[in-house]
Amino acid sequence: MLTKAPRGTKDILPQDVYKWKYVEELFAEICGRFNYKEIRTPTFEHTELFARGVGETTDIVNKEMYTFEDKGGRSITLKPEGTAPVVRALIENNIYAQQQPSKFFYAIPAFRYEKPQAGRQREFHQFGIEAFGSGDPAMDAEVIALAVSFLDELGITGLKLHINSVGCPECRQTYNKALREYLEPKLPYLCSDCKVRFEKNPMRVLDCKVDGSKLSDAPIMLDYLCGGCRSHFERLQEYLKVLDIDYEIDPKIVRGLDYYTKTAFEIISINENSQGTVCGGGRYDGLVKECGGPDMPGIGFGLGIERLLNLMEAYDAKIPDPPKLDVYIAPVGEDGKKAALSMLYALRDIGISAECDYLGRSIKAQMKYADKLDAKYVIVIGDDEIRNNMAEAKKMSDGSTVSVTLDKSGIKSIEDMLGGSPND
RNA sequence: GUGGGUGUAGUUCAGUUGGCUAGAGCGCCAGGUUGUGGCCCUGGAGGUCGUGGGUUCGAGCCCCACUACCCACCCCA
Repeated sequence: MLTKAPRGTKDILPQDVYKWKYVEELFAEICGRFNYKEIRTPTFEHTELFARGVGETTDIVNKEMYTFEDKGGRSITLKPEGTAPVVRALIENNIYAQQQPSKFFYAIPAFRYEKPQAGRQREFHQFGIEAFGSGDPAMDAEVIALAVSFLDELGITGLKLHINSVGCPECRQTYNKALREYLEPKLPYLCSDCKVRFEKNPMRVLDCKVDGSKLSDAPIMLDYLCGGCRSHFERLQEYLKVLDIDYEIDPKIVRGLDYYTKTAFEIISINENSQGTVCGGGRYDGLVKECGGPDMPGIGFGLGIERLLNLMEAYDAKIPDPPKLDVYIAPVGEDGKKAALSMLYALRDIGISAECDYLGRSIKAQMKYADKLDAKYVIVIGDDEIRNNMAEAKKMSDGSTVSVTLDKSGIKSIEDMLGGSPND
């Protein structure tokens, strides 16, 4: 226990962190282009926010939340998703009263108590964006376009965009009625889970892997959309075509969170059959009001970073190499060590990455070490070098050497050598 | 929550129908030029065989329980 990270959590080690930074920076850059501003919300919130915002009937609220009581007797929950906290911040900071729309992006850890498996952890990370204040389907298109651009620029292929409309509370009521009428006579033949779903949220029955195939002639939400929702969905598709974004209408997308209205979408990997969803989102026009704010529309998505990195691995997407060590200095003897330290810090001071030996290793061992560090240059400093005020800088890629002095002009010439060939 | 699979050095794995001091590759450390990497050679360190019980003269191997990890379902990122 002592030496084991908790179930469903993972260390992100230095050999992987550069990949995370790469996707984080690209995401922030693209969000900037789309004029989304970064927002940072707390890692935990009052439990009530999620119970209310995410919805009492969802799996997340029912069985997946990391909830505990703090020392003040408050019920606290580690955030299981990113939207509700941003909605809370929007309301608490009166952002809704400023000019609209308000557009945010974030990168957060999220926590759900689930059984871990491929592409699923208890602590995972997601990018997200939220756009408030506009009910325009062009905003839906923008949110989708941002996700598509991001994945595209990362070089991930083999993804598919699925869209659907889950309607608004009014047309959903009509639909649920029709669906229940359709399902009622079939109820005895459905699995036990579906019998529960029939009561709570009949749309979920269509999602059932066991019985779904038997229900291919079931009424679908799209046929029951009210005029407003129908035209919203049609205009979204027109905008997606304008933006040249391929999509597929998938009436099965329901989204597990209760707050979704109208547009629901997922970006899924076509190869992976399990945990294929890398990005999921949709419109949530009733959420801000539900959380105690004004009646304000919103739309956003969540994009799983672990799943994203897995996909990049699978599709062999290119990630720039992390920077190499510029210079390794190998001291010999105590005097050499002092001279080495002096040069080491002189280099570091002017922005050159440099390392030396702290284990008293032999030259040979230090060379091996420098090789493993992937250093660009190695400089050995011992009594001879000190006597001559001159050392050899060995270029590790080809073994060639250049003489440098142990003073300021030597530092300068090292800087010039590195400047001339940034990534040799 | 349900189901399946797997736990042997740092790591990837061998380990025969139960039988002497549990092995290999890679990695790590040292040496092969008293000061120069990659290749090669030699040597070395490193294992409560997941944990606890049971069967047996004897268990890494068989049985039970627990636990961890992996995978699938549900659901989702």
